Amino acid sequence: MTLSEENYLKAIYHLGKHGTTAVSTNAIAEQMETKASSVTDMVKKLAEKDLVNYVKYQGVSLTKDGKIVATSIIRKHRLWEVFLVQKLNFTWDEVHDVAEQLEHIKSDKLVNQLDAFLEFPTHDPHGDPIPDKNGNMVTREKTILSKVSINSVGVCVGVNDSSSDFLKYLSKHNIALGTSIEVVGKEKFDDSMTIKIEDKTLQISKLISNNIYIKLV
Amino acid sequence: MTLSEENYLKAIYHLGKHGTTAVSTNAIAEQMETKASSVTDMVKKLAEKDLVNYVKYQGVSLTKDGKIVATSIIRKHRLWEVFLVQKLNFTWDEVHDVAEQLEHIKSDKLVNQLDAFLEFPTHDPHGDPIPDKNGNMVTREKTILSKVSINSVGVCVGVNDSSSDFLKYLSKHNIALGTSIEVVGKEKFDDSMTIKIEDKTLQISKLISNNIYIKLV
DNA sequence: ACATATTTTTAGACAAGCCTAAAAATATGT
DNA sequence: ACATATTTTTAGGCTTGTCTAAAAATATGT
Ligand SMILES: [Mn+2]
Ligand SMILES: [Mn+2]
Ligand SMILES: [Mn+2]
Ligand SMILES: [Mn+2]
Repeated sequence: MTLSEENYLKAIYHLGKHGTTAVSTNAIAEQMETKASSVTDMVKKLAEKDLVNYVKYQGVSLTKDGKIVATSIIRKHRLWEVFLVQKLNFTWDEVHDVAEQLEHIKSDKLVNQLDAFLEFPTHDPHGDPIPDKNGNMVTREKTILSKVSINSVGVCVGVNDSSSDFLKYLSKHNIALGTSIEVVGKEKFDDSMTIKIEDKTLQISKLISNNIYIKLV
Repeated sequence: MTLSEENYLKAIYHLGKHGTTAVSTNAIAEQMETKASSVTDMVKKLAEKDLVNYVKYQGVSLTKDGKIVATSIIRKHRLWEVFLVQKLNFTWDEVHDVAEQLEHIKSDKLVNQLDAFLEFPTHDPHGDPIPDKNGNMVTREKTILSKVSINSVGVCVGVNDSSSDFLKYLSKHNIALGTSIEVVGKEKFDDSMTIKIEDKTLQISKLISNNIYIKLV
């Protein structure tokens, strides 16, 4: 498994829900910030190794083996993110790029001991589930904030966009995992929302509410 | 800095004491388990970047910049080794290969926070000094066990060979950093030694005694 | 000193992973 | 249905880091 192969498998996993639905060459190219022709080359190589199902012009999905590899990379990525936040005082907007590097370190003992050291966390700093040793992960109930009705109250349990810019925006407005959010207004015209966080009201656009997951209380 | 460039700089550093004395193409090739022609290619590239001093046929040494890079890689390598032993319950013979991967992770914040998390260790699990943020490291007084006279007593403070096989041999005979060693016999013929460790005597060959550092008490 | 051995460099090739440009296949609109 | 747009693949090329084989430089022994 090269670093590049691992990144392709991860991209395919994220694009088609758990890599099960076929994803297009262009979608992969965009996600990986590369060209479609490069994707075609790599996808052939992965198909050769039985890591993806590939039919010319029909898109790509992960095989059982491909899913195992992708899941193990994601497990490592998320465990390292937990480590960085909990042990090394990183903020949730700082961890992703470093985890992108750390996820490729190869050592079963390392990842399993890290898991134990962190006391077997089930979710990463962005609320995403961490696969266990066997690739299984818990699915936590969550709703997209933009979809809930007025007067709903919930707790932030995750984000859809983990970009540094978005996470910094949330931090600036005191929104973190566990923050209680109440919907006090919805604007039909532009789908903007007024929410209340610790007695402070905040006006948020649809783009924001579309990227926050809450658990209704 | 590519992974390969970093490994060449590290090799040059280790071969000529701190990279200051010129080392031969063949020596680098052997250390890196590659061919001399590959070394020549890479050395040209590093010279172009002003990381090494290179005169055709006359060997290679590190420039100031090259030394800074090499030292920072070694700092990361040794900090990660401490982390693996102290936090993840690795033994000293298990850490090197994983540290070889981890040393290439690029993040100043990561290495400095790791350093703080480990409470600024000065030496790694093999007794080797860890460069600080500025590249400085303490030099600890040490003597090669093979060189000390009969009836000397010392404490193990390091090893010259960090191979898994050698470290496992030491562990098997209860030799670790901090272990007290007394020289109770020396054999002129083959330079073998009889040493006493916690009231047990052990016969060791010159190859063994040549790879153990002690601090005389 | 000079013939021979060793070391180092050069020349040319190859795989991985990427690119651009062109061709082929598929999707879309009327 | 069929012309046009879009997507995907193919063809050919580039860079990095490696290799083998041959040439050049240096070291060594008598
Ligand atoms: Mn991430
Ligand atoms: Mn995450
Ligand atoms: Mn090591
Ligand atoms: Mn070490």
